[in-house]
Amino acid sequence: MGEVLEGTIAFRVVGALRDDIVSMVLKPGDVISESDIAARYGVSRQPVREAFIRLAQQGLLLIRPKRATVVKKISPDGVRQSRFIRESIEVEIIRRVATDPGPETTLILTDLIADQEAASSANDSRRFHRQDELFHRTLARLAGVEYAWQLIDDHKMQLDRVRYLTLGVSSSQRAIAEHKLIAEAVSKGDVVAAEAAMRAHLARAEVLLSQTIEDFPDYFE
Amino acid sequence: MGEVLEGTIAFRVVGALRDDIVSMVLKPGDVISESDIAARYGVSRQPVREAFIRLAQQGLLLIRPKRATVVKKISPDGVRQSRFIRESIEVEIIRRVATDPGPETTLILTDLIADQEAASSANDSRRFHRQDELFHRTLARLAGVEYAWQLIDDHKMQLDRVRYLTLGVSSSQRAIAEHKLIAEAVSKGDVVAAEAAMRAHLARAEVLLSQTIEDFPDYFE
DNA sequence: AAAATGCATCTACCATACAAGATTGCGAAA
DNA sequence: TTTCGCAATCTTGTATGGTAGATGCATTTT
Repeated sequence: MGEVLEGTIAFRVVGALRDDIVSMVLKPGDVISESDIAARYGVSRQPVREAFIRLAQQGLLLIRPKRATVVKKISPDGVRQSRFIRESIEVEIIRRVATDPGPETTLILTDLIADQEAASSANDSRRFHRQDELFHRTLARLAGVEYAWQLIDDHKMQLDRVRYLTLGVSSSQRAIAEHKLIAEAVSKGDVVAAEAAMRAHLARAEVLLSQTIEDFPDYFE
Repeated sequence: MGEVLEGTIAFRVVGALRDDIVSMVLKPGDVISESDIAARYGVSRQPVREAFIRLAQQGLLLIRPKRATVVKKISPDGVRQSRFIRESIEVEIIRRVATDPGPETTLILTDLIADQEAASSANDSRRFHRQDELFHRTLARLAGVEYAWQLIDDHKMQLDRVRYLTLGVSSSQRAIAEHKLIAEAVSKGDVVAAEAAMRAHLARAEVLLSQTIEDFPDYFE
């Protein structure tokens, strides 16, 4: 239920900082200050401060009054619960879509998967990632709960930081195959199969966390 | 995943404004300004401004740059999607708890229901409401996803505003009976029955919205 | 030598002044 | 009477100075 505020300096700073944090340019545990960031972007402290507030509420920064502001370390338990939230909502979404698939549902999903295969063939991982996200967001739209995806998206930032650390590990071929399974079950209106396929799809990334914690212990709390 | 900031003026203003909005002292559509609130609380604009930012991110305020800030009207579609999110997560919670109920689960839930009956007998609706919320939050804790409840709680503010408009309508006896059904199914490890009972429990409030919109059309968008 | 203390120097918090866009209403002109 | 335009006056956005609290280190004291 976020608001906009486009065009303001504070808004631009929020975007820039969020990108830097998710892409690990700013690493978990890094200490930043209003003055630092203000000087870096050539603006005053005020919009930076407001950006800090927004990012703190999104769980990316930890403001310690009168002390400092730090990039929040990744909480393994937080990641686990974010996954729980995502699975809960996406399973419910796929149930509703499979229960009552609209006439164009099959076509829409087929097109999306074709786009993913194209991105995969071109080895364009960034585009593939966008397409992957679009697949899930489209399912939310088909279920009439696009805002629910926006909620997932907010929490996905935590998961994205982990994924960034494990870049290149994921197999796009496997993800596409799983998307096909989901789409087929939805097209047939097979609710049980669709739910199972979605759970399997989301569960695949689970194994990576423990290994990542071992590889980057300083980034976790 | 929210941060704290206890003790600061901005923090106090956030709490005061949130209470006023949820309890309909500040009504949907009311126009407020940083200066107004600052004068009302005897502080400067700065902490009020930061409170506005936080509340806007929680969906209670709408900041219209250079224009004004208004108490957000209740979005029927937003209410519907908030319910979807809540049902998704609570159903998944009850599944997990019923799948693997801990040894003390039955006792804990029984005690909570007894407290609710006591509150109901005493006609203490405020206490009953707190106990009702505690019942659901406890289920989240038993499932190991207490943070997920915190997420629901944030979105429940939207639903609470609607409930405030329909005060006195809810039947506490019926809610208690439904809680008993849920607890019994969980105790028996009957996942299917537990899920059905939870869905029925959450669906009961659905009918109220359309009537409320007719009674208070100005509060909805 | 070890512990306690005071000070320099960080930090975020708050207050205030100014800037710029948006609205409103009044008055003039058609 | 209606419409157009301008100016006073709202609003939020931004910049900056000052304040209190926390930290780290040097100095002093035991």
